[in-house]
Amino acid sequence: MPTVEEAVAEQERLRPLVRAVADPDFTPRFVAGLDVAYGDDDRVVGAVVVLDADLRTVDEAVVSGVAEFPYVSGLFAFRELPSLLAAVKKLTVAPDLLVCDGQGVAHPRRFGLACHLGVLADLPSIGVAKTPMGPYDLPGTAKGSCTDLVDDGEVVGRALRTCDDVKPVFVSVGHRIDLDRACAEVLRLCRTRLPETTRRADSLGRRHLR
DNA sequence: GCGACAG
DNA sequence: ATCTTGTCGC
Repeated sequence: MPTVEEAVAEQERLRPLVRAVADPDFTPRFVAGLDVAYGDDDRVVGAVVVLDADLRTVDEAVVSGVAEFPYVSGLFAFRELPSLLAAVKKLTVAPDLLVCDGQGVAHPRRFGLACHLGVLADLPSIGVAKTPMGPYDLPGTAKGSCTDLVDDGEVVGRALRTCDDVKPVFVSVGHRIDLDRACAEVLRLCRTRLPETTRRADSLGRRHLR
């Protein structure tokens, strides 16, 4: 495993590969949700589910292992990426979009987990975080309301209300997609505060912990 | 020195 | 992340 310094250098090296634009023909049919569940003593289970246009689960994969990197804010990917990438590779149904549990470019070095996963898997990806990494303005209370996440004068994501009167989620581009499409996908996937993709990946991971 | 800090 | 059931409300 890399040291903290090496991990930061790796992020800077890969960051230029991020594309915040979708392919002209981008129309996701199969969307994947990814999450990692934690057990005792650094045991981890990377879980991924694939949903079709009707939000039916059409594929699942899990990979259990041991966390090789500590939790360090800003270097989250080095903890969760190995098991998640391995799980994605086990899928039978190829996803058109990865929905990650964490930040994309809304990150101090513009290279959160969603970017890292998108670049390494060479797939469109978005980050949906439950907590922002910086300050933000609260959006209106209606589903679909949003405010821009601004960092250093740049719009890096959006605080998005996914249901009426629930706490917003924090959406940012991971790779090969734009922010408008990213938010539209999140809204399409939400029946409750969090996208169905992450909810199902979360329960799949927990289930596999035993 | 104290608090914050994706999961 | 995790420790944790039922319960009140829409």
